[in-house]
Formats: sequence, C-alpha cells, structure tokens
Amino acid sequence: MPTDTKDRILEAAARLFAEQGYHATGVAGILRVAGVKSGSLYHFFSSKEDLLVAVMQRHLDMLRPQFLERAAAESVTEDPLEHVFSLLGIYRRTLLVSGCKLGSPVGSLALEVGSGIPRVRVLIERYFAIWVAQVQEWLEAAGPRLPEGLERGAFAQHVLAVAEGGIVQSRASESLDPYDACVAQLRSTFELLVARSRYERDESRDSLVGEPARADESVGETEDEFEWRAW
Amino acid sequence: MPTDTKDRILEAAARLFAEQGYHATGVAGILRVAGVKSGSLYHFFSSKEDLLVAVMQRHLDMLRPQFLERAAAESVTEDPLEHVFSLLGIYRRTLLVSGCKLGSPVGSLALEVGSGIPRVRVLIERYFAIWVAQVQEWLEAAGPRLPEGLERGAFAQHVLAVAEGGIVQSRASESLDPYDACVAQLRSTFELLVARSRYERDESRDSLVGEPARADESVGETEDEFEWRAW
Amino acid sequence: MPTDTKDRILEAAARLFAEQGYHATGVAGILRVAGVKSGSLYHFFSSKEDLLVAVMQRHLDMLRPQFLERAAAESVTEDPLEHVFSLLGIYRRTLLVSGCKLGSPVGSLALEVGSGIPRVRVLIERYFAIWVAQVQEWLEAAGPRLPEGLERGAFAQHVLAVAEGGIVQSRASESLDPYDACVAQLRSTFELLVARSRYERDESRDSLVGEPARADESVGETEDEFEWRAW
Amino acid sequence: MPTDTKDRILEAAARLFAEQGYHATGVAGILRVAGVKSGSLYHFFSSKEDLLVAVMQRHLDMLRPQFLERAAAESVTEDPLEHVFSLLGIYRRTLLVSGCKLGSPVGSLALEVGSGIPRVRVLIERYFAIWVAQVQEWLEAAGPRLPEGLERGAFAQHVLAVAEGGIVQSRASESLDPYDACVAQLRSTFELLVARSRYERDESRDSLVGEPARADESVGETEDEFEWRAW
DNA sequence: AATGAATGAGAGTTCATTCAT
DNA sequence: GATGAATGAACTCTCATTCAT
Repeated sequence: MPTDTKDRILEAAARLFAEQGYHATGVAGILRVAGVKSGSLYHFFSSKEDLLVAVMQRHLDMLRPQFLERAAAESVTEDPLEHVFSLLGIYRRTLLVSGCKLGSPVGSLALEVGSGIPRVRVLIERYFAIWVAQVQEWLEAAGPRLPEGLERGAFAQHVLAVAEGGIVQSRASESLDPYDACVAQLRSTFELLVARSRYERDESRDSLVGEPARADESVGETEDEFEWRAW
Repeated sequence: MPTDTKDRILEAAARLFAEQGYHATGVAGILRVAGVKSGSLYHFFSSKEDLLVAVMQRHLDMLRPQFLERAAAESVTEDPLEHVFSLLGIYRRTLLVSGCKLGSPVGSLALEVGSGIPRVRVLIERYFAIWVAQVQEWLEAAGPRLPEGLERGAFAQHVLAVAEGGIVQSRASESLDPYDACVAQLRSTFELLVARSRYERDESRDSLVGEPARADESVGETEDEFEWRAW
Repeated sequence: MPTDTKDRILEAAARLFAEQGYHATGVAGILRVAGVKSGSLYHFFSSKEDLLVAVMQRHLDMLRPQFLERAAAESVTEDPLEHVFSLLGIYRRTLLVSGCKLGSPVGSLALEVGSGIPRVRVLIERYFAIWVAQVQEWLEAAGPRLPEGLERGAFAQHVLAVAEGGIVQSRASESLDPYDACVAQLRSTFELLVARSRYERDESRDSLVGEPARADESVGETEDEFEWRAW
Repeated sequence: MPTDTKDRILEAAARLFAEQGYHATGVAGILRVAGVKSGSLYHFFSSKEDLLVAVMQRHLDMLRPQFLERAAAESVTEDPLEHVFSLLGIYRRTLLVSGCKLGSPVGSLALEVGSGIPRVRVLIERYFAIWVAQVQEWLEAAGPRLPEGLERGAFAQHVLAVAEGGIVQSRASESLDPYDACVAQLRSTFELLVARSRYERDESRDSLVGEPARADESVGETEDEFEWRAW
C-alpha cells in the first residue's frame, strides 16, 4: 500500500496556501501541519513552487467532483439554473465555516501568484475555463428560458465574477452579507432575464401565431418560474 | 522642510505590493525602487506591516479623487449610470497598461492579507464601503429609471463584485476579454433594469393616468436610454 | 543659564546602563528617557563609549558625596567601624528599592566592559581604589581595636568584595537574604577581630605592665564593643 | 550519529559570553568561533536567548565535576576547610591564565542578564545554591574546629561573596592582587574562627572536666592547625 | 521512503552615528 | 543648542533547499 505522505503534504500545502497565501506560507509550516520532515517533502516535490503547481493541479482535479458535480447533485431542483446557485452555495459554505477567512483558494492564488509563475497561471486559467464552461452548459440547458440574445459564455464569466468579487468583499468585511447581497442581485438578474425571455417569446409568438400559444404558456409559466430560495 | 522621502517609500511600496503582493515584496526591493536606505524607511515606518497600513491608508485617501471623482469627471455623459461604467473603465485601463498584471490593488490585498492583519482589513472594508456608497449614490441619482424594488446598496456591492471578479479572471488569463465580458453583462443588466423600470412605470401610469403622460414619456425615453458604448 | 540637557542625558544613561547594562542599552533608549534627540546627544558626547566614560566619571564624582561621606553622616554611631556598615547599608537600600534589580552600578560595569574599554577600566579601578581607601581610613581610625597584624588595606578590599559579592548573589536570587547574610558574616568577623585585638592587647599588657592597665580597660571595653545592629 | 556541532556552538558561546558578555557577543562571532553556519545554530537553538539558557545549563552541569569535585581532588590536604581554598584557587587560575579578563562566567552573567531573563536567573540562582551548599558541607565537615555558633550556610555565602567580589576587583585592576588579598583575608578569618573555636572549647572543657582533657588537646592541636599556604 | 543536520543567502530590523537646517 | 531625516553596517533570525545516512 502506498504511503499517504504525498497526499498529506499536498493537503497541508493546499490548506495553508488558502489560509495564508503562497508567499506567507513557509515550507516549515507545511512540514509541521503534514507531520513530515523536509527530506520527505523534497522527495516528492522538487521545490516549493513545484508543490504549488501540484496543489493547483489538485484543485483542478477536484473542481468537477467536489464543486461542479456536487453542485448539480445538491441542487434543490433539477433546474439547471438552480445548479448555478447551488454552486455559489458551496462557496458560501466555505465562507461560513471558516468565518469568512476562506473563500475561493484559486481566486486568491490567481491574484497572488498568477502573473508570477506561468505554470500556475495556466492552471488557474484552465480552472476558471472549466468552471465557466460548466455554468455555461447549465445556462444553455435552460434553453429558451433565457433570452436568445444572451451570450451564455460571457454570462457564465459574469457569474464567476460575482462569486469571486462577492468573496473578496465578504473576506474583507468578515461577514457573509456582501456575498449574499451579490448573489441575491445575481438571482434577481436571472429572474429578470427569464422574465424578459418569456416576454420576448410572447411578443414573437403573438405576432407569429397568436392566442393558441397561451395554452402552452401556462405550462411554460411553471417551467419559467425562478424564484428566490434561502440558502 | 518637508522631504519627499516618505512619499517615495509609500509610492514604491504601493507599487510593489500591487505588482507582487505584500509577502513577496522584500523591504530591500522597496528601498531600491524608492532610492532610499533601510534606516530611512524605519525612520518613518516602524515595520513592514506598518508600511502596509500606510499604503492602504493612501489607497483610501486616493479612492475619491483618483477613482470616484475622476470617474464622474471622465464620464462620457452626465448620466450617473454612465459614471458607474466610467469607474469600471478606470480599472480596465489599469489592466490594459499593465498587461493584465495589475488590477485592483485593494482587492489583491484583501485576499492576501485581509484576514491576517486586522488594521489592514478594517481599512479595506472602509475602502469598499466608500466605493459601494458612491456607486449607490449614482444609482439613486438615476431615480425612477431603475426599478423601484431594486436595492441600490446591494446592487452597488454587486457592481463591485463584478469589477473585482472580472479583474481576477483577466489577470488569470492575461487578457482583457473576461473583464470586458463581465462588464458587458453588467451593462446588459443595467439595460434590462432600465427597461423593466420603464415597463413598470408604463403599467402603473396606464392604470393611473393614461395618455397625457405619454407626452412626458417621450422626453423620458431619451433620458432612459442606456446603451452599450465601447471602452 | 546652562541647559540641563547634558545632565539629563548623563542621568538617563547612568540609569539605563545600571539597569540593563551598557551593551543592552541602545542610544535610542537613552534619548527617549532623557527626552532628547540624537543630535543633542552627539553634541555633548562624541560616541556612546564616550558617554559611558562620562557616566563612569560621574559615578566617580559622586562616590564621595553620595556614598562615602553620606555613609559616615548616616552612621548610627561615631564609631568608624560602624561607618563601614553604614556604607554597606546604602547598597542594601539600593537593592531594596529596586527589588534587587540594582546593586552597584560600577561593579556591573566592571564585569561587563571593564576589560574591553581601557578608559573605563581605569576609572573603575580608581573608583574601587577610593572606596577601599576610605574604608581603610575608617579601619585605621579604629586604631588598636583591630589587631595590629591586620592589613587595613587588604581588609578594606575584602570588605568591598563582600559587598560586591553579596550584591551578585542577591540580584541572582532576587532576595536581600544573601546580601544580609554576607554582611552579617562580615560583622561577625569584625567582632572576632575586635575581640582578638583586645585579647592580644590584654596578653601583651599583662606581660608588660600588669594590673593598673585594668582600669583603662574597663573604659576600653566600652569602646571595643561592636555588636550587631539591624539594618 | 551524534555530531559535535551542538557542543561546538555551546562551547563557543560559553567562551564568548564569558569574555565579552552576552549582549556584546554577536551570533556571527559565535558562528565564526564554532565554525558553523547560522542555519545550524538555529537548528539546535531557537534563539540567542535560548542558547544562553543552554550555556547556563552547561555551566550548571559542569559546576560539580569541574569545580567542586575537582577542588576537593586537587586540595593539598584532606582538610575540608582547605577544599574551600582549593576551590578559590581554581578561580584564581582562571584569572591568571586569562590575564584577569575571565573570572566567574556565572557571576558576570548574573549581573548582566540575571534580572532580565527569568529562565537564566533561575539557573544562576541554582548554580550559586549548589556552590554554597558544597562549601557549607565542607564547613560542616570541619565539625567543632569552627565555632559552634557559626552559621555554616551563611558563612558559605560569605565565601562565595569574597570570591565573586575579589574577581570583580581583579578584573577591574587587571591584577591578581585584589583577589589574592581578599582570599588572604578570608583565610585569616578562617584561622581566627578556628582559634576562637579552640578557645571556646578550651574554656568549656576547663570548666567541665579539667586537666585530663589536655592530653586529647595535644592531638587536637594538630588537627586544628590551619595555616596560610601559597597558591 | 524517510530522517534531520547542515547550508548560506536573504529576511526584516536596529544600531550608532552624521549632518543640513 | 537643538532638531530629526538620513545613513549603511550589523544585528538576529528564517528561508528554501541539500544530502549523508
């Protein structure tokens, strides 16, 4: 059976990098938390920077199972739009349990070391790309409930921005309020979009077919519903 | 006679903290950039952390003149809603001229040292509060052009989130695209809100008064206009 | 009127050197205590070492008025032997009021910088010489009450040794007990010496003259008395 | 495999602290003397102060084998009173070989850092206590040769005082003379005490028994002898 | 795989001192 | 006489890393 030393190091490093940042975290601290001696660390990783890359790769590996898929699984409804907020809820939980000390580890690393270590930057870019792609997929799955003109990809980026930006504010104020407010506004935007989409479809339907469409709409109404849900 | 040494140190520190982060910046680097010897730095600041506090205070002092007031002054129209995007444009310029290495210095500090140094965290919190308050003011100045039900304060936080979150993505991808996409979506949301407000007002007006109001509305139409403008 | 700045500096330095030692005392600390800026200090003293020399000279200047003459003045009797213990009592008071943190400033300097700074060592040597000379004088003033064979100078050095050595122990144990015990033993030795001297004189008187001397002795008995007195 | 690095550091530090004092000794100097790099020192000792504690502990560990037991072993006679002077002779040798630059390392530390670093002060206190206890034991082993009324413990403290105080003076004058004079006076006191004790015993014996005791006394005379011996 | 002693460059900071005002 | 900004060497200590075992 292979030892778990490497994992323990990775886990310790991931935790400390998230808590304190990369540069503020000393190798000694990682060794202490991992319960490992320096020789062991350098047996698995050739440098602290290398360890950071591995940590970032680990974040990447865990993005889908721990965040994206889990968000869908934990979502209160099958509605793909709801999945988006389920995902945002996962970040909320991280803020909550850490007393707003921890938010998105990757976002923090992006700002701290993104532009300094190319290998890491590329992984972060990929991480965000996957995140955005998944949200985009959910948005697309919502089909006509969102306005035809809405660029799903750009809007997914916007969603990520709200999440990261909300986290920044909540960490700064040590309160969930800003994050909640930001997400609430995002939800309102979703409602607005859904309403607009229905309105647009109504209009086009009106001009195209007319009253008979009304029957369908009553069904559509239900599907289109998108309302506020407490965390 | 006042010397500029202290300012040179502050400026150098602010720049390096923004470029590399607080922990990755050595005192030696600050001294080199400021063209000052170590003794001088410690004549004015009792520690590196103290210097950080002073830098953060400087950001706070410059927030209004350099960002908020300038955004209003540089705004392409007198429309307060446009001021918001003028402000977002300032951050865009920072990204642009730095090759997406620099975004919002305060956002970066918030994530890197926010939770570690209370004195700094408080200043960051205040910084965001002022930022948000100004945007909220602009939103309120837009009066009925935004929906009555829109919480101006929460929406201002949302605007800040989009900015900070867009910056995170643009720094990670070393491209303005994510930032632009995020801001574009935000603008769409503004348009949506303005449209919704007009719609709501139409409906109530219809029920309340009727045609005479239409005359006013034609003027209002112009005011309500809120369309995309290239950076 | 000349300013007292120089004196304030000297006093501050003397106090801090005594409390913390020479090397542990920073110029900054002296400036703070003296309420003076660095330029002023270097206006009067060319270096920290120079300041030490001046402090040591001050100790030398104050030795007679503040210690030796005061000891005689404060002595409970006119007995010169008692003056010795009056002097030791002054050091006791210093220990007492300082919680055994301060003893003999010069003794401490002797051990810390004596062998390193010749100018200072010479002053310390002179200081001890004057101290010893005074005690020797008192011992000589006791005349035949002390044994003829007792070397007054060497014994005075011994007295100084007991004082300094007692202080060392009391500072180490943060208690007056060791100092008191040492001085008590010294007093016993004095009693022993006085007794021995009387005995010797008795013997020689017996062999030389005889009974008539007894009359004088009854007076001498009183003079010879030398008993323990509480502090 | 145990390396000698730690010991080399301890030895170097002990030597330099004794020669120059704690504060005047730089870590760099210790490293140079020990032939070690800074990282190594901090591998074994967490700080300079910690190193001082270890040095002091080492003094404590070496007190018995290197000073107390050796004093007894090197003593010119089996007479326990002579052991006391054998011990004082060890300090004399230290003064001699160092040109009066070195005396009692612990005494110096007591004055320099005693009251500043509690951990060190406690060790110094214990050091003196053991020293005194051993001398007290020797004094007690002398049995009735010393006066019944003599407090052995207090007198042992007095002996230590004479040693430390003699060292202070010899270091200040860069001459063995003061130390020798102090020890000589102490020896005279011993002789006085022994004589007094014999006298007291004679008196009590006279009053109790009478002439027959004289036979024993001739033997006692030899035992009681306590005379000056050159170093 | 793992240990922990050893490295030495560099960290942040304090130091005594200088000097123009 | 006094100020306090400026200096730069030296300080204690931490850093990421290496390597013999």
